[in-house]
Parts: sequence; structure tokens; C-alpha cells
Amino acid sequence: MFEADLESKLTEKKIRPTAMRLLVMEKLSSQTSALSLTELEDQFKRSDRTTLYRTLKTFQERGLVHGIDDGTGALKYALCEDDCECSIETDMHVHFHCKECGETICLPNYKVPSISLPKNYSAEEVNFVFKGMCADCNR
Amino acid sequence: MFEADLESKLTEKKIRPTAMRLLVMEKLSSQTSALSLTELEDQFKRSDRTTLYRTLKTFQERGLVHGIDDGTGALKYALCEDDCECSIETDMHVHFHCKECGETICLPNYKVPSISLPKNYSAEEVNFVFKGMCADCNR
DNA sequence: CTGTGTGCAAAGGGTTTGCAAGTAC
DNA sequence: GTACTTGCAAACCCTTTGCACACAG
Repeated sequence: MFEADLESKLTEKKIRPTAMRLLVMEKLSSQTSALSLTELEDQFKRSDRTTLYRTLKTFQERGLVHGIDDGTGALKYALCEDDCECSIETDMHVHFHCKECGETICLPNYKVPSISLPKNYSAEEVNFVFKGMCADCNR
Repeated sequence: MFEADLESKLTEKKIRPTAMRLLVMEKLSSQTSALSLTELEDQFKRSDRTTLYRTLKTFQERGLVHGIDDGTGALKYALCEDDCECSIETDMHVHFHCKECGETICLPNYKVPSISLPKNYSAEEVNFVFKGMCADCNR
């Protein structure tokens, strides 16, 4: 992705495009799997963990990335799709965590099925994760 | 539940029914929501956190309780249903975490829908959690 | 005696916050 | 100048392991 595109993605969401944030965006957009804070930190030897933490938090609040709780103890982050509004009904997809290689990947074509919860329950977020072995590790 | 029932539940799963374990079983079976290790600890002032931790681990390995990752950072535990074998296809249900009261409850009547994953993906576990407000807090 | 369970201590990892210095507008 | 961003330090919480002692078969 071109840097100008990354920058406009940030400004669209009213996030000031600092150098740090552009780097994080670039890294995230080049990933096929979701990244934990630690994994991200490992790729930026020069930066501080707290800054990355807050960067991800900001991205998440503004709907640029979504968090995935894959049960490893560390939250993973992945870029949302272009037109995502993180709506439970239409946007959220299933995730898969591979216990062999440790990767957590988005399955954007597998939407979270709609469930009508018991009376008076209202849902704001959803987390639907399968764990097992991914296609690569299953060879 | 009678103590004899609790005890037979343990022996059925080849778990030696110690006093500690019976107490934990009793507590879990009197609970409507899933308990974290800390919450369990708070109810047993006299006992050690590690022991409770290992007790829950043992219960989980033997298929007596299941763990729920509700995104709060602490794993929650709840008793499995009587005939549960923790099979993804037939036994696993949806969970709901209330952001207001903090409780995480099982919805045993809401089974996890069957999803046919991409080619060569094999799933062993699943975690499907909604977050929002529960019926009690929605009044 | 032998294997299992328990309690204490401590380590390890992830998340979160406070504060001060730096930077952009 | 004001508001936002970054870096450092430290606190906090949960999970996990090692070791020694207690207990049951």
C-alpha cells in the first residue's frame, strides 16, 4: 500500500498521522495474521512498548483495527476491512487460531452468524474464535 | 446438589474426591455464572490460590468444567452439563459477558453454530462470546 | 513405600497508568 | 500557547512452575 493511502486512512478516522502511526499501519497492512503487542514490538526495536500499546488502542477506538481474543493470553490486532464499521450483524467475522504455528488469522468471508439472544440481552461486541490446525500446518 | 452426587461426579471422571475438590464442586454447582480463579479464591479465604488453580485445571482436563475466555483477561470456569463431552459440533454453547455487572454466563440452549471452515483447517476448540448488557442490567 | 494433593514462594508475561519531555498546529 | 504524542518507569493482575511437606492407598 502506498504511504499516501495509509495516511488518508488515518486522517479519515481523525487520527493524526505521525511517523510512528504510519509505520504501525504499514506493518499491520503487510500482515496476513493478527499481531499481538509483543509481536509488533519485536519488529520495531527502536520504539517503546507503551507507545505501540496506545497506538493500537487509538486505532481500535477509531475503528481502524479490531482486537481478537484468541485465548493465548495476549490480545491480537488486525486491520479492519475498508468499509468495516465493526457492526456485530454485518461486519464481524470468524477468527482462527492455529495451535501449531501460533498464528491467528481473520476469515473475513466467514461472517459471525446472527444469533437472537434471550429476551432483554443486548450485544455490543462479539468474539468467535476456532482453535486447531491451519491449512499450512495440516500438510 | 447432594454431596454424594458431587462425589460421584468426581469419581466418574477418575478424580479423587478430596475435601478441597468437593468444596470447589459445590461452589461451582451453586453458581449461575462462570467464575474466575480470583472470584473462586475470594470465597475460600482459607485456601491457597495455587491449589484452586490446579483443581480447576484438573477439572478442565477431565471434562468436568469448561473454560471461557470472555476478554476480561481472566479465564472463567463453569461446570459442563451432565452429558457433555465438550465436542465442538454438539456440546459447545454460546457465552455472554455483561459489561455492566461483569458476569459471564453460559447459554447452554444456544449451541455454537456449525461452520465449515476453509479447506484443510481442522478445529479442536471454539470460543464464542457476546459482550453487552444482560437481562438483569437492562431493566 | 509410593504416588498424589496441598501450601508457600516466586517467576513470567501481558496490560495499564502517571509523569515529564518533546512535537505539531 | 495549547493540545496531543511519545518514552520511561512502575504498578497491577493473572497464570504458571518449583519445591517441600502432608496425606492416602
